[in-house]
Amino acid sequence: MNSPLRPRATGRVTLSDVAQLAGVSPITVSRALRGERAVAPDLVAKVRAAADTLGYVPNPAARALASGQSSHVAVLIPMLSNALFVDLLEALQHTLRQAGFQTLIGITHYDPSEEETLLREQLLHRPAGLVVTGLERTEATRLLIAQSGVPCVHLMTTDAPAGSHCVGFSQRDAGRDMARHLIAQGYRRIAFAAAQLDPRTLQRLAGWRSALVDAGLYDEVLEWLNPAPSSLALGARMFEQIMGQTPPVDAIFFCNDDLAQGALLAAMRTGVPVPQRVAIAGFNDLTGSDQMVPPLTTVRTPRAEIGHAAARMLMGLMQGEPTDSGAIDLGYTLQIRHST
Amino acid sequence: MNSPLRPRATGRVTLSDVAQLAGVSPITVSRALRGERAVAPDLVAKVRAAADTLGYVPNPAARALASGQSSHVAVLIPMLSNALFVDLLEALQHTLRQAGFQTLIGITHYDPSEEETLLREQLLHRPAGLVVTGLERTEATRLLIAQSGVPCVHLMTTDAPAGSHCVGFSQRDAGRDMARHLIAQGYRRIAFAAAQLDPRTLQRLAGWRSALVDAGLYDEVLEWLNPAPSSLALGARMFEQIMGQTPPVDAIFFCNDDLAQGALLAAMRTGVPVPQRVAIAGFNDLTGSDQMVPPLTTVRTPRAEIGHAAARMLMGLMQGEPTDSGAIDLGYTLQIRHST
DNA sequence: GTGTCGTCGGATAGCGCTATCCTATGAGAA
DNA sequence: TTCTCATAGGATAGCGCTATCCGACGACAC
Repeated sequence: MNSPLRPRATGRVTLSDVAQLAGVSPITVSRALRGERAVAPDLVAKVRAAADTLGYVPNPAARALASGQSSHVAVLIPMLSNALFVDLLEALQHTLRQAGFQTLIGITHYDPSEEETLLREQLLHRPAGLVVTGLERTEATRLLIAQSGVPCVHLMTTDAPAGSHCVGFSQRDAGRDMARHLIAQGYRRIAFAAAQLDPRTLQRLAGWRSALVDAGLYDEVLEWLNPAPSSLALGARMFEQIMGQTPPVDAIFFCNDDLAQGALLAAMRTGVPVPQRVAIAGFNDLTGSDQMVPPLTTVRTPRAEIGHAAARMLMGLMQGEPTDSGAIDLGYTLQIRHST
Repeated sequence: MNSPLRPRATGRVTLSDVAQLAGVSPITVSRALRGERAVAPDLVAKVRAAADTLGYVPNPAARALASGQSSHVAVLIPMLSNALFVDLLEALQHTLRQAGFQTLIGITHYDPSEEETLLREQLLHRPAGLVVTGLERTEATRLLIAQSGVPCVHLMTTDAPAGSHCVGFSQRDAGRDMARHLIAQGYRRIAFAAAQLDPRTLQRLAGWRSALVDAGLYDEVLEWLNPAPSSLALGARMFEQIMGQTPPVDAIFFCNDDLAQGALLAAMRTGVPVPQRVAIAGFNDLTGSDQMVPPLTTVRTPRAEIGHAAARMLMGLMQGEPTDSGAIDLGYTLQIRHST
């Protein structure tokens, strides 16, 4: 009934089965199906037909073992509950999938040691490529990446050390520009409120600080830093704390739209008029920020574009392209709405 | 300097290298490292030491090829921009990772044909397990799952057909109970507003409908169904439409917190008092719903628990446990706040 | 005609691991 | 003592594919 030559134990259709049906050698089937090297058109057709008839699907494990290349790309991001990373991920996955790559997602929870653990696990699978968030990580993680030889792209940053590759924008400049906007609007006591305190947040803080220093408006009591994870509730709590400060603050720049949205809701609850009594600005332009009352002024960041660009860059590296462009800066735009 | 016996082309440390250093055969190393069969304790120690010295890591492709088992679990969910699925996914991944499984995520965008494509791709990789959302899919997809022989768990539903396994709660009952709550509160013209119109939404609709029919309050003009994806902006738009209806609606049950939150913001913008003029209820109890003004009444769904339970169930199936429990019902709770 | 290529199919030998069978050893029973 | 039989290590043979080398054959130039 079955292949008389070599009945496989597993019962799955293999390359040899296809080869037998097509009347060619296994290696020809392999080449025909992969489009590798030249194979005569009529043979290709015969092989295709045989493969279709048998419902042949290649075994990726065997392929990976024989070729030394897996079709996985490992992606390490801090959080999925932050819409920012969801957008990034969807774009990455979309582009990589079209090229036949599988995306393996690891969630670090903003924890460098967690990232190291995840990376070790992922590296076992010899991914074809690696995408990580930001540049700050443990020395061991850095070494692992370097020694693995796996092409790697860093997301959400632009200051790549020599030999590394990244796609993002300048968090610092974005923080500075928003602060400048608030200063230009006439605000004089502009607080900076941040949660999570990941490296990107701190870069925004540095940008804000430089703008305030330049304008002679800097006061360290204006910095409100909370290491807890970002959330609407935390934004509300921070808003109430900040509003208690004297002399009063007249604008608050939140490092994230989550916080800013929570603050707007808290303002509404407590009857604080925004932007009359206090202006509120956020960061990232997450969904819903335009729906707030009043609509939230924020920094629109090109998440999807960063994801696509990173995927393309990684695919270039995986194909061994010359490593010319170390960093791609996709910029950002101030999204001025009614909350400032 | 290096292994004189068999210098590998790839230059990676293999089982044989460890075996040589430890002075045992490769198969003993394999057994010692996996804890498979009995190996003398001193040999295990020697092997461990040799592996550590060389920095040996097993090659999963070789392992998968030799054993016929991969360590991947494919998870197909509709969307990551819905926090519901993020919570589900994090829980799944957390539990599966501890058991050494890798999670491969596919996003279907609520599209059955997209799901079919993704499933085909995933099955190429011979996943050890499969997690899918809901029960409704193309006939081809159903067949693929059945024929693949890969253990499969269905999320977010409880009415499993014979032989299949699911973890969730009754969407219909939840919809009915929220409607009953609104009726008990004295509301008489209770609209149901839904977007996306995926199967689970429609089950909630059916629940709502049955409660209204039972109470003699059903009127088909109270059904507002919009196939567009759920979002705050859409919720706001639907709210405005519904408020234009005569005779006026006195409560709106949104199928999702996104929509309900958008409606609350729209109510605030247009000065409609909630719940005095109109009550608003949502579904899922997403983050932020408790922060709204007024706080949103909604249905709290046990996402994390569903994820954990599904992972455990799947691991049981993968180990060939007897398929006793077809469905796990984790229930839901009405979260009554001030918007009703 | 003869030599030189370029083209295309196949044979062979792994990739790195595990399943399976086999053998040496020693404990315990008859 | 002799015969089981459980225990623990090893030899062997793949898993299903691809890299690599080889050879047959035809085209083309001289």
